[in-house]
Amino acid sequence: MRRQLRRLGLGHDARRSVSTTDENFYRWTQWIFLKVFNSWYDEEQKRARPIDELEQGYANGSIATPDGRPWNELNKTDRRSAIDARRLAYLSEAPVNWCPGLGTILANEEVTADGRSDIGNYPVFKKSMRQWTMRITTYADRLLDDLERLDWPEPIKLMQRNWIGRSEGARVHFATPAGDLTVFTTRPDTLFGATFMVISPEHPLVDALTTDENRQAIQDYRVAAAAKNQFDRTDDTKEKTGVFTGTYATNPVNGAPVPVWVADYVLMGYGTGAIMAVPCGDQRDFDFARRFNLPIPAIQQPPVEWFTSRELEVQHGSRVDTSTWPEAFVGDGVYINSSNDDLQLDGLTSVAEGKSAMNAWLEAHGRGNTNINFKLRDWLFSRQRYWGEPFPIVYDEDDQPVSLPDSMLPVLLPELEDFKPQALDPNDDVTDPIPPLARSTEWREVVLDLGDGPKKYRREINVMPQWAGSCWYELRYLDPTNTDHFVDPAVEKYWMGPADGGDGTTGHTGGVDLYVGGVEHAVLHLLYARFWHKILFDLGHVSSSEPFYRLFNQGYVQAFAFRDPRGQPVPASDVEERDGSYWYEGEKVSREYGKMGKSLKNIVTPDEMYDEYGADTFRLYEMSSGPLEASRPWNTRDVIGMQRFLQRVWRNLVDEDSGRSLVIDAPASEELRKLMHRMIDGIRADMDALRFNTAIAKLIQLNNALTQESAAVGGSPREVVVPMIQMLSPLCPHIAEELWQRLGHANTVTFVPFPVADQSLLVEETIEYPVQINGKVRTRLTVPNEADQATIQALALADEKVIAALDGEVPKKIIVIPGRMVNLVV
RNA sequence: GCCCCGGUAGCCCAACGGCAGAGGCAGCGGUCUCAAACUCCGUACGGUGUGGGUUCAAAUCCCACCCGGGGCACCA
Repeated sequence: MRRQLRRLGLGHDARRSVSTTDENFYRWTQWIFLKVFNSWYDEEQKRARPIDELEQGYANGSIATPDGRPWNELNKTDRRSAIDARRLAYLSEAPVNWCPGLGTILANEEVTADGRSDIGNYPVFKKSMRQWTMRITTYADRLLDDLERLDWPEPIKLMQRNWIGRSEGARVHFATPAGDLTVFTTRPDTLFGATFMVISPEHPLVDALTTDENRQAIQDYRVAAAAKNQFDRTDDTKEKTGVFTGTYATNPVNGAPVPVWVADYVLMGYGTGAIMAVPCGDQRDFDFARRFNLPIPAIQQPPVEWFTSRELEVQHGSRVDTSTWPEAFVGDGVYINSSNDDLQLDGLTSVAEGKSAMNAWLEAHGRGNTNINFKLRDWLFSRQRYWGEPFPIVYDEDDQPVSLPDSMLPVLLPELEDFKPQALDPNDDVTDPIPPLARSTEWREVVLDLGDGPKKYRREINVMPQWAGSCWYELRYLDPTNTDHFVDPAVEKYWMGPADGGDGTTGHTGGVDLYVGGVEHAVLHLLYARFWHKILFDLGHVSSSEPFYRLFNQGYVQAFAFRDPRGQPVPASDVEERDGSYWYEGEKVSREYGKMGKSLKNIVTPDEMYDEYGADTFRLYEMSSGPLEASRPWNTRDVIGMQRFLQRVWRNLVDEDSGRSLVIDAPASEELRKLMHRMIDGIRADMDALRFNTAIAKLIQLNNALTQESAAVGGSPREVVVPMIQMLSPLCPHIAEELWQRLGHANTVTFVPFPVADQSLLVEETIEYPVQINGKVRTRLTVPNEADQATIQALALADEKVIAALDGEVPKKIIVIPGRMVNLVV
């Protein structure tokens, strides 16, 4: 890889090369983890603060303890859990994809549609396990809001917004025999239509809400739901399933009993894991109600068109009959059946008014409050693998996590003979995973002095996920060999500090000036890295509040691929085209199109291109074929065009036979000089905007003009050649440098400033105006640059072609756009 | 199902609401040559996915639809 980067002349700085698996790197990953672990999020100040300040706040009473008791009344264990409950890295029980047959937890992407492992086809179970988790949800608002301040492609921002998934609504409390059951809803105004409730099979109140006669059915349903994977559970093409708990809750607005059901279409991970079902206004609830014969009262009057477009008789007031409806009514309509003694929604037409009236009522009666909910979940941060950063955490005699001091970093991985995960009986969903690090007892069991004398501890045997190192590596590039800091603060400020110096005048976030990467990182790496960076910013370790100020997503290189009649890909390089068909070893093959890669056998390696055409041609071809952000096809036979271009450049400067210079000191023609300045002006703008394709087109245009003039006057004017080579240098550095030396320069072209256009030469003395009649071009006028509108108009009307075309008619309207064109409307 | 991006010449792609063409590939004609390749010069081809709308003027703005690519997906 390094060899390939180097031979293509890519500006890769080996002195700033880092490896996230190097202990000198991951020592700082562990250090940052400790900063996260030893901090908490202050909701009032909206920032992370050191954990000591939480303890001080508890102690002096400025921060309420979780159960409200004074700090000095809490014992050691209570104090500890009061603090641990607020840490930004914390241990939690979370359901994961557990595959005993492989001995590891799998990502959702590694589980097949029928709930088995992608590799080995072993059963996968949903299992709740104690896992390290990062409290990224506390940053949801800031991660969302600060997107506005970043120079990122809008689609990527949108993907992050959708992923964070902010929605405004309300929490509503329904009384049940087992205590309040709280739901999250975005439509509190529809509460009068709530006729049943659905809770997730994992909801903590399931047992308490289940009556004895329904216990077996509920239990069976929960087991079945647990065996399903996420794919099955969220497959909305399947018919809804569910079981009644036997218990009724009370609708707070009208006192109606509402049955509580358990169904797996409600997810524990979103909202409160419980919903109020309003079947008349929500298609899922409507389907569920129809399936289980639950009532569907109407609470909004659908408009006339809603009925007519469904070929129903229009229903009004008491005649509204949902039993005739083919589907739920989702939209704005006048509220009906939505009033109680002190809340009247009936007659309102605005959902916004309905919501605010309902929210006020709920607050006043203590049955709910407005609430903002996010789709974003806290980040599961442990993995049961060998390769990964060990946590700088040990467990004490109470099995509680204790952070190691900086002086004990790095915590190195132990040497193991076998570092594969421990496989178990494929159907053993009871035994916990045994991470590879558990195998080294001497590594795992340690005696340490953490300030209160030598004691026995047990190391954390999970490791961090692969994202950990990439959450901050961009900072290490700034200062890769620093042994005292992960990055020197002054160095960070120099490279990544906000443009306004941090005084907030421009709102600039600071961060990497330009980050080029694929769109596949839109929500994982780019969200995790922003999260860590913001913690480091809050704690004062960096001056930038975002890691990547400007982001650019380059497109993929795609290529044709070919399959034989059996559907197997065949090597694209050996396919021949004959008579419009494609042939491989005498067999006709079919052509398709996809991302260049091994599986489609359509790879063209940089080395092949380097050997055949050279690095500069290869670079130009890649950049010229289309916009950087666009995925586009690779077509080897098009590469020749860029090679010819470079050969033409060469021949304009060097005589091929004798090798002598063809550059002359005589001035260029006025025309060529003007063209050159126009090209300089355009190329500068193109380069700034990363439009390399149009920059290259302009360079070709300039060189083509130079070719003509060179042939005419017997040499290439130096005043054109020099800027042209300067502009070629960033695109094709090797040939540019060679020609630069041949022009007699002792220095390197790389450090010569980019040419600047002479603005006075960008203005033409005469302008050619197209003259349109009713939008169609009929003739062209050449008009002096300084001609005013009236002059141009007079010239246009006096033109003989115009007179002929008008044929005596008088134009109704004459539009003259100075510098552009003339349009006559008749 | 919802959302995003794109659709211009045989192909890859340009075009501040203002003459559809910057550039490259392929093609054709010429130039060179004994011939060819290379070179150089010249050149045809489309009216911008479809249908409406706004405008003096639409590839460009708006609406609907079609096709291709991508994201999210029972999110309450």
